[in-house]
Amino acid sequence: MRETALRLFAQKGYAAVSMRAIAAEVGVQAGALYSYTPDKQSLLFDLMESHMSELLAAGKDDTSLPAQERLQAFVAFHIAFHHARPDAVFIAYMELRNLEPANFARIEALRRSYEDRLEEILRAGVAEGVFSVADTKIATLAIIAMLTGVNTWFRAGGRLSIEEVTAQYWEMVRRAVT
Amino acid sequence: MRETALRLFAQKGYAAVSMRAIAAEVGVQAGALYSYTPDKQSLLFDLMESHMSELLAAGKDDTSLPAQERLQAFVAFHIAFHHARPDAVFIAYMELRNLEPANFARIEALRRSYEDRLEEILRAGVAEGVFSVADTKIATLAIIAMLTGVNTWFRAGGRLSIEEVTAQYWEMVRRAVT
DNA sequence: TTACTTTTTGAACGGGCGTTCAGATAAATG
DNA sequence: CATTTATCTGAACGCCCGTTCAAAAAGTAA
Repeated sequence: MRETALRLFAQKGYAAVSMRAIAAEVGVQAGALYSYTPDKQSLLFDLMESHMSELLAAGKDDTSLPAQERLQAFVAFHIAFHHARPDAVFIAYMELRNLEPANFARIEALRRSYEDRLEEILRAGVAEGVFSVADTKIATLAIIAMLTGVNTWFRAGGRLSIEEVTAQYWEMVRRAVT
Repeated sequence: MRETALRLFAQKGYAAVSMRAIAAEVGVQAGALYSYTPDKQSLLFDLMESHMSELLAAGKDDTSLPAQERLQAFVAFHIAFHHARPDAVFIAYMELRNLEPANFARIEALRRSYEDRLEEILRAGVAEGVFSVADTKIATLAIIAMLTGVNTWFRAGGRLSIEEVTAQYWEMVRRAVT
């Protein structure tokens, strides 16, 4: 059910997908879904929360490394992780407005803590003297927006491999902060 | 009606806003809206098409200038234009999936022609020898994603003015392509 | 097999949806 | 002023919504 809901929410949007539509794809009647989720809102929240938790759990950061290496690892991880889950990524920032305030606040907190990881790397680089960034918060948001943008256009089997794309984004990020 | 629809679509999403809700904010009954739009879908399309046309009409590019100046002007224009119309910007890339295929194709064509303008600047810079960009298409998409990202977090009255933000984004873009 | 638990069905509830349209109302025109 | 045109109302149409729940079905354990 969660897989189906993820795919349909990403394709058509939360508001445009009915519980009956999810149930039909799963092969049951709508009522059966309520054995697995208390309601539609919780289903959306659970999908987003799982995604953000996986993101935070999967991202490793070795603070003993030089900032430049940490940043390169972050860029590669961000692109690879998001590339592997386009539906979850799409939902996690397109359906924020469909979350009830309390749920929204929890997802936002997870997102902020992910942003903080990148900002910490940038600050470390500034402290080391290898990065030159006027405002680490702005640079953080700019870099994340740029990297997440890959998901909006990249399709496997296109002109470039994901590795080539990653290399070029890393080059742009490296220059932007150096 | 168009102003109200723009605001509500941006706030709650196309699918979650009913014609009755738009009518109520305007101060009429739902049926009255159909004197101004043939249907809800056309209303969405018209809003998006107006936005994209304004974007293309407003963006000036003096091809006689050096590429670096053209790029700086593009960055400043993009941030300023998008900053002035957060609702239209939001809709123009969040509600694409709610467009019928024919309407989607038309909006995408407008978007592509905007991207082409930036790519042309990058190519000119490469030809001049002032820019170093491995793939101008990727750089185009990366820069636009980064710049558009400003709208997701910038709020007037915050820590930084829009001019300061623009200056910092320009610095990052300049470094990324130089 | 029997007894028990879990899951699913299918119908129902109250409500909202986009859209249409005859008739009422308002605005513009001569 | 009367007449034409533009606009709006209010009800209706058929349909889909999220959710609930008794009854039926399927699964599990002894």
